Amino acid sequence: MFILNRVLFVGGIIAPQTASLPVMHFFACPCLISPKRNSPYSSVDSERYSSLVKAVMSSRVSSQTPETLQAEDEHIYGPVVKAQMPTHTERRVPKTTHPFFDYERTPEIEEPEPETPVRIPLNRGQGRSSVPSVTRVLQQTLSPEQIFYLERWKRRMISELGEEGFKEYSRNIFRQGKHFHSALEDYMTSAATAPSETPEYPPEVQGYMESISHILEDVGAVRAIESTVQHETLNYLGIVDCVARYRGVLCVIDWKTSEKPKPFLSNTYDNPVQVAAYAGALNNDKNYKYQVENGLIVVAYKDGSPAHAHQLNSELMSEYWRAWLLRLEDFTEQK
DNA sequence: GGATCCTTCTTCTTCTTC
Repeated sequence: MFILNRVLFVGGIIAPQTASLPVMHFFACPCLISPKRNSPYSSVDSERYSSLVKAVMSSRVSSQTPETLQAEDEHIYGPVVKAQMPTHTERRVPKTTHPFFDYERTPEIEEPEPETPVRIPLNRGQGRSSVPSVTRVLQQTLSPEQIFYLERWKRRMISELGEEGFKEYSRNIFRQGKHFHSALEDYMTSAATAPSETPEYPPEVQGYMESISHILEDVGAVRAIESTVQHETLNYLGIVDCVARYRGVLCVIDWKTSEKPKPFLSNTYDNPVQVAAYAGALNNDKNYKYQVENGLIVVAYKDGSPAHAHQLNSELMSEYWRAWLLRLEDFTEQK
C-alpha cells in the first residue's frame, strides 16, 4: 500500500505527466480499438471498469491534496516546523501596537529634497550584530504552508536538475537579482548626477531594465538608495532598495526580478510585509528626517515584458505593518 | 585576513473535452 501510494505521490508531484500515462493508456486502449465502428464502450465491461476508474481516480485525487502530501512528506522527511496557521495570525493582534510613524517628526513634505540620494552603509560592527534583519525575521517566521510549498518546489527542482543543477540555478537567479540591483543603483546615481548620460547595462540585465523603463519614467526625487534603516525601539534593521517619488508620492520602492509573471500583489508573498518593515524602520530612524507612508513593489522580467508595479497606499502599509509586528513577535518568542 | 551580515530568489490543491 505504501509503495503504491509512493508511486502515485511521486507521479503526482514530481512528474504529473508520467503519472497520468498509465491511466491514459488504460482508458485510451478501448477507445482506440475502433473509434468509428460501434460504441467504443460496447465491448467493455463498463461495470467492472467503472469501479476501477473510481478506485484509480479517488486515490489519485487524494494523493494530490495538500493534507495527504503533507502526511506523506512528514512520513518521509519528518514533520515540518510547527508554527501558527496564517488564518490565526490574521486575526491576531500585535501585543505591542507600535505606531508605523513617529508623529513627533516633521512631515516629509516640509523636508527639502536632497540633490543626491543618501546611502547609509551597513555597519555591523557597532553593536549591531545582535540586531535581527528584516530578511532573517521573515525567513524564520514562514508559515507551515509556505515552508511546505517551498520545500516541495525545491524537491521538484532537484529531481529535475539534480543537486548541483539546482545550486547552479539558485546561484543564477541570485546573481541576476544582484546585477539588476546594481544596474539600478548606477541608473539612479547617474540620473541624479549626470541626467543626460544613460549608463550601459550588461547584457544580463538589459531585459530587466527594459521591463521597468515605463516605471522609471514615473520615478523621481530619489532620496535614498541601498540604504540601511534601523528601528530605534523595535530594534531590527534592513537595507531599503530605494526611497523616491513614484507619480509624485514618496515611497519605499522594492525592485524584484521574477521568472514567473506576478500581476497581483498576492503573487508577491512576503514582499509587502518586507516593504512595510523597511518603511516603519525608516520612520523610526533618526538618520532620516522624513516619514514615508507608501510603498511600491516592482516586479521586472528578463524578457523585457512590462514590469508589474504594485502600489501600497498608507492604508495597506498600516495593514502590512501589523503583519510585520506579528512576525517580529514570533521571531522574538522563538529565541 | 577571514568570517559574518544583508541582500539577491524560490511557493499558492487543479482539470476537461469540445
